[in-house]
Amino acid sequence: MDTEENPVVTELMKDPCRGHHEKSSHPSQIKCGQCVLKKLCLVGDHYSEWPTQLDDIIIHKRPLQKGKHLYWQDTPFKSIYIVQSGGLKAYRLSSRGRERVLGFYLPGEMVGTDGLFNNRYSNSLMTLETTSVCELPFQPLLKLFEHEEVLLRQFLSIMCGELLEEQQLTLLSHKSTEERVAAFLMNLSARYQKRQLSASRMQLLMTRKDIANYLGIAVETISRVLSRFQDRGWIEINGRDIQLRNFSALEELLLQATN
Amino acid sequence: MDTEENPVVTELMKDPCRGHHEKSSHPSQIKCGQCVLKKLCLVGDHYSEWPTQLDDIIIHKRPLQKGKHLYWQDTPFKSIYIVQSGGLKAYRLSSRGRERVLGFYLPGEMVGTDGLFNNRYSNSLMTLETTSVCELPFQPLLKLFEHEEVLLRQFLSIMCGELLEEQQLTLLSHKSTEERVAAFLMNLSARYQKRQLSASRMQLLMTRKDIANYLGIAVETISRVLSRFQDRGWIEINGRDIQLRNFSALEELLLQATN
DNA sequence: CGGAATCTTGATTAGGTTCAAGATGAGTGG
DNA sequence: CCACTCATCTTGAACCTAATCAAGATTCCG
Repeated sequence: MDTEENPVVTELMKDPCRGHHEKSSHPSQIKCGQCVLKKLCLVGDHYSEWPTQLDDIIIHKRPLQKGKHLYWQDTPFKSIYIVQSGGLKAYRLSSRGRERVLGFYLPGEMVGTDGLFNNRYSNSLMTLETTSVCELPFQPLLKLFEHEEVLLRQFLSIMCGELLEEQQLTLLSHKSTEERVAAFLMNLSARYQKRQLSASRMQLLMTRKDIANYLGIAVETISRVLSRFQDRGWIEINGRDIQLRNFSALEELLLQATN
Repeated sequence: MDTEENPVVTELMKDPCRGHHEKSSHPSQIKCGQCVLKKLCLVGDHYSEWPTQLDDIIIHKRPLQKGKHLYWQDTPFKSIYIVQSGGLKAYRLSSRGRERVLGFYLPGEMVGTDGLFNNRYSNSLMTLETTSVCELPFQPLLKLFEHEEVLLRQFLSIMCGELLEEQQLTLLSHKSTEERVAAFLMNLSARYQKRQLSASRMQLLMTRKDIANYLGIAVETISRVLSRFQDRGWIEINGRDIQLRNFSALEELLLQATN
């Protein structure tokens, strides 16, 4: 697989994101009550049950440009974040400097729980385009949990969902490359749909290399499989613009071996 | 891969484990304060901080024989469990009846969190030998969390640990079969050691088939890789009795590609 | 506009699955 | 307790999928 070394340490030093962590809110902030994403995120269907408590602890930071980091692996855990717009990739750099992509995050999704294990983030989170997040400092959130059992329950449910998602992913190692790519596309599509976006037309934020790294297959294979899918009329690709044309064929492919 | 169909439905009907769920405690119950596993499990290092509350909600059920189920996938979520002795495997049956092994659990480890997503267990848990568990009904536990922030924190940390563990596993799909098997052995060894057991000599509870299914490789390959490791003097195998002879060689193998 | 990164396609090669068959071990009933 | 049977485990040979190596096409960005 890829062998390029990633000069983390030096980049870490000059990350322009650092120093921007001022407490003052970003002007374009929205209250949870007005946010179109509220039903998807930690807020869930129960907003009325904790009217303003969440708004009180949320920090709206200024949007991060593409390629900036929300946090770095091994730095102290402080906050949970919810993606408001844009998108991120989670990855880890090994001791030898190899990058392993661990996941992609869309608006409404929660990141930062990887810091709960030993109070240090275990992954790095990088934006794939200009991205806004809601920051939830964890200590105040924990206090909120004491009196808001439903909120805690929602939080646990999301964490459990991540775990199950990850288990699904683990099953990718049982699958052929076609199945993996199909699984990736269907997963993204379902998540787009949840966000009221088109389930069939997607603008991928990540490079083929990121996808390849994530799925554990070679970049060339990604290209080949996508081309094959297109030849069969299952999808239509134009760079990172992908249209799903035949859901049942993709679905069928998944059921064959996953299930 | 394996294609045998698993007759779940019928087995589910006659599972002798069912009907044993009486509330009355099992005679051989131990208080958390005396339990040798307390530092490993949810109790953690802070036992003195919630003296008897946990003991009050824990249900000690009678030991389950080998091959019995702690719970079945898709049944209502009720409790978290902590393994006290023995061992379990988590698996899921697909709609087509194919079994996918998702993990193995040793004494001190927590199972049941897969039920937190939608209040139904998403996996099935089967004992690999005679096994005792501590049952923690979730509602009372949630109540405990309200006043015991440290306990909640510990719970979240364990869940996060599972997630990270799972991410490591996902990375297996990037690895060669030798690396996967080495990772499996080293992981087990580390977990044995945590339990004050020998890190070098292990009595595997699971079959080669379970391991193969878990790692996503063929049974034959497992055999071949283990034999190769033995030929190199790295391990010694006698059926399910495995002795690790050369930790650094195995470690080196992991670092090569994982990192 | 030019250079670099990204993406696609082709040819070769290596690693792992599959198929096949024998060996070992565990569980069952006489 | 032994014989029998079935499941588990090991080893070999052929095949096939996906990685690697290589080169051209396209896109992105300064």
